[in-house]
Order: sequence, then structure tokens, then C-alpha cells
Amino acid sequence: MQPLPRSFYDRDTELVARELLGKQLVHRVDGELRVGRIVETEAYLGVLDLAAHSSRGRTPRTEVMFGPPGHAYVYLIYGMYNCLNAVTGPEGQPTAVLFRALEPVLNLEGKTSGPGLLCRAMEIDRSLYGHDLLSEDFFISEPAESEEFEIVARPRVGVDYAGADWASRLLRFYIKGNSHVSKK
DNA sequence: TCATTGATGGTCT
DNA sequence: GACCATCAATGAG
Repeated sequence: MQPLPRSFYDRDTELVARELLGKQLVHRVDGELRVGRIVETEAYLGVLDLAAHSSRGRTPRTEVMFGPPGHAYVYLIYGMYNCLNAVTGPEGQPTAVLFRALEPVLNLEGKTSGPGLLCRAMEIDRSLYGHDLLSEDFFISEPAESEEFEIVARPRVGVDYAGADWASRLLRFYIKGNSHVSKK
């Protein structure tokens, strides 16, 4: 089990969002590995994407997205939940992929069918902001054995504020038929 | 099953 | 001061 190479993330964000499906998110906490299979993602396309935090400009919060790919963008939402993203694309292009749901593989307790819930189960919070995903305690890897699956594309969740054009784009991806996907 | 609402605090204006 | 890439509880039907 080893991290995906940085070149995996340094590509088109929509492609990375699709290819992250079926991969394994790994976090080592207190020497114990927590592992989940990624079953749902969303792509955020940067400065032009009015649903993306980075479209509001470079701020302390969005800073990491302007840096090199393969790093974690973690933010607090609604004062209660953390959300995890992987920074994608070349340095200077503030694009990222949001992790929306996992299928439990190892040492996960509680629900993982939502971006806030999966962070809670994986024990991911803002202390991991900017963390390199090519590290030995927090990374994404190929699964031990891969299964065949179909990908479904749908509009992203909770981004109506971005206007009809961006809110309706099919930038949410999930594994068809998987019971851990956050919403039908 | 669906629509509504409260919790709770960082971020940006 | 307004908004928010969420979730669970509530109540109506």
C-alpha cells in the first residue's frame, strides 16, 4: 500500500475526480490505519467555477489550492463539520476534488456517507490542512483488489448559490449502486 | 417520504 | 453581519 504519485493529481480535475473512485483513502491515527474506499467525489474547477471557494480569490483559507497538486484542502463548514479535498492540476490553478463518501474498509466507525461524516470517521480536521498526500500517514492508494463499477455523473450538492449554469454542471461522480453514496 | 429548521463557528465583507 | 461544498431531528401528510 503506497501513495498515488503526484502526477496522478496533476491532471484535469474532472478526470481526477472520476479516477479517484474506487481508490482507498488512508489515515494513520495513533498507529492504527483507517481506510475507506472512495465512492463519491465532486470536482471544483477553479477561478471560473462560481461554486468553488477559490473563485472568490486567494485567501488564507483557499491558499493551499493555489499550490502544487497532491495536497489536502480541509475546511470547516457550518461550524461543525470538516470537509476534505485533494488539490489537483498544475501549481497556480486552484482546482480540487471534494471527497463526499467512503465505503468502510478498515477501522472506520460511524457513518461515512457524506463529506462531514467521512471526515469525522477518518479523524480528519483542519490540522491536516495543506498536508502532503504523498506521505506515509495520510494518502490515497490503489485498492488491494479492484472491482468493476460504473460511474454516475450528477449535479453537485449544495451549490445553488453558484447560479444555474454552474450548479447544473455534472461534476459530482459516484459508483453506481453503491449503498454508501450520500444521496440518490 | 418530504420539507423545514436548529446547531454552531470560521471566513469574508 | 451574512453566508455557508452539512447533518439530524422534527412534523405534516
